[in-house]
Parts: sequence; C-alpha cells; structure tokens
Amino acid sequence: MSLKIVSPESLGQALRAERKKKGLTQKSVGTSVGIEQHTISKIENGNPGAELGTLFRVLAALDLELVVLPRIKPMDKSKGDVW
Amino acid sequence: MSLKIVSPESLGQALRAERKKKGLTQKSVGTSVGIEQHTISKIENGNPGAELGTLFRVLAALDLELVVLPRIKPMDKSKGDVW
DNA sequence: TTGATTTATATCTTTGAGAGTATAAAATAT
DNA sequence: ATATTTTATACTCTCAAAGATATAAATCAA
Repeated sequence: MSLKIVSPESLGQALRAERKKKGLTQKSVGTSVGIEQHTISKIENGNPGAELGTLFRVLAALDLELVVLPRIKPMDKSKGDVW
Repeated sequence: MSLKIVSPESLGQALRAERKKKGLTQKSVGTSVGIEQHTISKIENGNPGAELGTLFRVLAALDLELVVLPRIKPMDKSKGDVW
C-alpha cells in the first residue's frame, strides 16, 4: 500500500516490505541485478548516500516503479478539515 | 501526471517537469534546501550517481513525495488483453 | 538584437559509495 | 538448543558526488 515516501529511511522501509512480500533475500535481489548484499542492506536501512542507479536496480529486481506525487498534507480531524 | 519512473533519466524528467510547473529555477530550488545549482542540473539530466539524500531534498523543495508501485505491464491491444 | 537570466560544464578538494571479501550478529528452521 | 540462513558490519581500493567557484552555452525578455 506504499505510504508516503519522503526520506531515505521511509524508502528503505518500503523496499524491505516489498522484498519480503515477494519472499526474496537481499542476496537474491542483489544477485539478480548485480549488486552486493551489503549494498541492499544499507539502502533498506536508509543510507542517504546510496545512489539513484543502485535504487533503480533494486526496483527493477522487485519489479517496481516510482511515482512522484504532490505531498499529501495529513489531515487533522481536530482542525475540522473536510476532504 | 507522473508517468512510470524506472530510471534516473525518467526521474530527472519528472523532477524537471514539476519544477517548471511551479515556475522555479534550479538555483531557487537548490538554495531552498542547501543544494548547488549544478547538482540540480545533473539530477534532472539523469545522473545515476546522484545520492538519495539529494533526491529527497529536491522533492522537499518541490513539495513532492514518492510512491512505490508494482510495474504496470503496458497492455498490448493486439494480444487481445482485456483489463 | 542585445542584455539578462537560467542551465550546463569544468576544475579542485573532500568525502563517502559500492565492489570484493570476510565475519559477526540476528533471525529462521530443524 | 543447535545448525543454517539471512542481515549487518568491517576493511581496502577505486571512483565519482557534491561543495565551492567560475564560465560557457542556451533560453528568455526588453
């Protein structure tokens, strides 16, 4: 269901969740696209220095794609917002 | 409308489109989140070595977020697929 | 067309990523 | 509980990102 991804940390969480959902290991994912297991580990743990090239290889391995959306201001019901 | 983003190139295109939609310059975007103009230029031009930290700063500057989705297999009408 | 703004390139420096390899720690299975 | 698998860390090496600064090239406006 892919919640808001706004940081290397939340991205890492999403990637790990998708990988587990598919029953894959960091090693198998890495091997399928030529990336070391330790690199996958670091990305999933929120490494902000990870490279875009690496990210997209992981996405390819998991058969995922990205979408860019306007940030959704999380509604605060106490403020009486109506959506 | 944010098409499939599956590479540093397509990501760069999306970022550039969103920035222009908001009428901002690479410099203003960079300044707002502490990134050099030339760095924004490289990301928009598909630099695969760009860092995730940099990407999310740009997204913050543009008030955008990411979503991870399963890759949509582009339908081939000639194959008689029905969706 | 000219002048100004915006974007692309370039150099030098510092810093860290990822490959390759190894191993420790944690999680899973038997 | 113990063996096995998976994930996290560590170290060296090479390479390039981004900062800082400058300038060329392209785009836009008067």
